[in-house]
Amino acid sequence: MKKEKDILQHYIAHKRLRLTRQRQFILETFLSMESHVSAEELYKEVSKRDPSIGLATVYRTLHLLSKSGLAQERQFGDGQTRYEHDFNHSHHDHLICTECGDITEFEHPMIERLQEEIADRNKFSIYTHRLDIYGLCKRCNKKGETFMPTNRHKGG
Amino acid sequence: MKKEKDILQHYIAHKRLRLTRQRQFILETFLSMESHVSAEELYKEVSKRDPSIGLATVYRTLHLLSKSGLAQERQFGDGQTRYEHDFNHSHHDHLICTECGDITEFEHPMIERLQEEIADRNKFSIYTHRLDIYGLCKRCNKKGETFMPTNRHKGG
DNA sequence: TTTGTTATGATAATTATTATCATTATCAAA
DNA sequence: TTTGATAATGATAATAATTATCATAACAAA
Ligand SMILES: [Zn+2]
Ligand SMILES: [Zn+2]
Ligand SMILES: [Zn+2]
Ligand SMILES: [Zn+2]
Repeated sequence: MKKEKDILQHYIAHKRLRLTRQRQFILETFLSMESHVSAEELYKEVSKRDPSIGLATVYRTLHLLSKSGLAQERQFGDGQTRYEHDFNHSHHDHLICTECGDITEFEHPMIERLQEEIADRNKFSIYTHRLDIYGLCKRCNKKGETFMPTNRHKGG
Repeated sequence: MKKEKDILQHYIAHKRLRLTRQRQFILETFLSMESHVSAEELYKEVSKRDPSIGLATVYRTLHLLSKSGLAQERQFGDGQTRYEHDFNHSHHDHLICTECGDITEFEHPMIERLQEEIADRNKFSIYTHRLDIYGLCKRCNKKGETFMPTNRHKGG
């Protein structure tokens, strides 16, 4: 929290931007939420405590956080960009539950290494990658087995 | 071409749909183009030879082709859905060049296997996955080395 | 303060895709 | 073949996420 604020301040000073009340508040809120939030979700949470802050500012601040290394944009194919915490958060890939929307992170060094192999083979130089695995998470699997009602177990 | 038409016909018969001139023509055009086309790109090509066919029909037909197993939807993060041939085309992942947009396919059985390992470890059952590797392709790498003008080597 | 800028909030615009709907085309049965 | 039920089409409106615009407000520093 303290450290993240410093990073934002540093980036802002470096780029000669301004540290506004809104930017600080949006960062705080973003950090207080679980990762992989959409702009709309963050905006809703921000609005709760400060209804004066506009949606456009949330979008603008998310871009700022991305550029400063505090957030990372991700597309999981549900039609909206999701943002995850990117400070002290090393590379990882995702298991996405198509039933409840739950997102689990994982890392597998061997998979990472094999990608280099592919790249070499194709004389391709990797900038980044994403591995998204879609299916049913532990909980949703269980539901199927036991014939429980098939509702989302997250959110409302 | 013959086989693909049969597949479409079979699917259409099975679902009690209708085999229209437009559907046949859009399938033909789709198959004649390189894979990983967007709806807009396909529409442009279709329009060239038959301007009477509407964009909505191209979208609808692409959905139909996807459901019948002739096309597969993919999102590479450039904001539009791309469709690739899916008949006689086994699972593969992609190397995407961020400079020229070129898409190369690859398959790596070991990477596939290790994903199962991840899934087991998380009691997750896989439905599908995608591994997209972004970076510079062979050609664009070369350009960088030799200080050639940095233009796209495709299209235009 | 004044001044030159940057940021904000409201809202219009954009873009890809989907929905609507009146009209047309398809196809199996008569 | 005609017919008739209904699926498909094309034009266009609607939707949804995101971005652009712009008048006003907040900053920073002279
Ligand atoms: Zn990875
Ligand atoms: Zn993550
Ligand atoms: Zn794969
Ligand atoms: Zn492919």
